[in-house]
Amino acid sequence: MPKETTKTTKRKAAVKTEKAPKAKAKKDPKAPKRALSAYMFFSQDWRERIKAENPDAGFGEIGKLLGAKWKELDESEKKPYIEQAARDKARAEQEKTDYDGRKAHDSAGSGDGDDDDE
DNA sequence: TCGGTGATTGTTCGT
DNA sequence: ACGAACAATCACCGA
Repeated sequence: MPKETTKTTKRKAAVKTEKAPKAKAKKDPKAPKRALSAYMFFSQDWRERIKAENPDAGFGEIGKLLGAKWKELDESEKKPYIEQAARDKARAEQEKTDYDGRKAHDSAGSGDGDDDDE
């Protein structure tokens, strides 16, 4: 069993999706960001459907509705979304590949876009 | 070698 | 502008 995140992976702790172009303290300077999640693609395709069947549903309702439907779907239903997630994963993979490769050359300060606020 | 941790991603809606 | 439930993820690093 996948150790439920009982208390680990304290979700919603730091919060903030980084919308403000202001300072930030993370580990990697250019963090190539990870890949999206199947839920991301799933919501992109379902968000309209949810609202279509729940025009009265607000954020809280839709959110729960989405999650509920997501779990209702069969693996075959999620498959397409998972595939998209897998696709994005490859994207992120290359991202880091370049990110890792770029710094690998060690540009020691090379002006090249040096992280931080931009 | 193995584990778990944290970081991230996107939606909606409101004020 | 951002925040918050909803869910997946899964690459990363260290010991």
